[in-house]
Amino acid sequence: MNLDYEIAASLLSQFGNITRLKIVRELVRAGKAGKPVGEIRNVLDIHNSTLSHHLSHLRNVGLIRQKREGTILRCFINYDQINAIVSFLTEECCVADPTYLANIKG
Amino acid sequence: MNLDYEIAASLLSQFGNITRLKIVRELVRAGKAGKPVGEIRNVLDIHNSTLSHHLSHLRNVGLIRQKREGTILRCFINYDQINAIVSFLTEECCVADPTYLANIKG
DNA sequence: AGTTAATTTCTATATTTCTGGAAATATAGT
DNA sequence: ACTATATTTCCAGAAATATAGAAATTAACT
Repeated sequence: MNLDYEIAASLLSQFGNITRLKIVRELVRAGKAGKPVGEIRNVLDIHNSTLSHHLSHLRNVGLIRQKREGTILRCFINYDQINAIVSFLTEECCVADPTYLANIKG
Repeated sequence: MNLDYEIAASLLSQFGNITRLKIVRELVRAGKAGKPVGEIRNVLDIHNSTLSHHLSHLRNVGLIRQKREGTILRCFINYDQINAIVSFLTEECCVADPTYLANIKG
C-alpha cells in the first residue's frame, strides 16, 4: 500500500496545521467511539465554519470519516491513513538508498 | 524527546509540499555523503531561488544541515528530526488514549 | 407548520505560501 | 582586479490557505 508522492504530500500537509493536528489528536484519543463535531469545537474553541472547513479537508484526504446520528455528526479517525503516512515516512521517503547501504556495509 | 504540537506542526508542514518532500528524499538517499544544492536543483529541475527558499525552510526547522565546500554548499539530512517526527506520530499524536485502551482490554 | 440545535455552505477578507526574475554575495581560479 | 560558478536575497505577482459572519440545510421535537 505505497503512497504516491503527490498523495503523501497532500496527506502530510493536513498534519502541518496546528488546528488540524489537534483535531486528529482528539479523534485518535476518542478511538472507536469517535467524537461529534460540536464536541471537537468545544475542545478546540474555534468557530463552526472554521472547524467545518478543516473537517472537510481531512475528509477529502480520507483521514477521517463521519456518520450522522440525528442532528449530530460523529467523526472518526481513519487509522489506515495514519498508518499509510507513517509507512510512507519510514519505508518510502525517509529510507536510505539500498545501494548506499550496501556501500557502507562492504 | 517529545515535540511540542506547534513545533510538530511546523515540521510536518515541511513535508506537506511536494518539492520539499522530494528534497528530503534526495538527501535521505544521499546519506552521509550529502548532496550539493546544484545537484538537487538538477534532479528536481526547479529554479535556484525557489530551491533556496525551500532549503531555508528546511534549515530553519532543523531538517537539514549545510556545509560549505568552496563554491558549493553541501546539504545533509538531519536524521534526528526525521526520527522525531515519526516518533511524534507513532507515540504522541496518533496513539489512542491509554484509558480507552484499558477499557477495550476489559 | 413552527422551533430549536447542529452543521454546512456561501462569501469576503486577511494571511501565508509558492514561484521566479534580477541583483547581490561568496568563493575560487587567472 | 577580472571572470566564472554557486547560491542567496530581494522583490513582486499569483495561488493557496485560514478565518469568520451570515444564510442555508438537516434533523428532531412540539
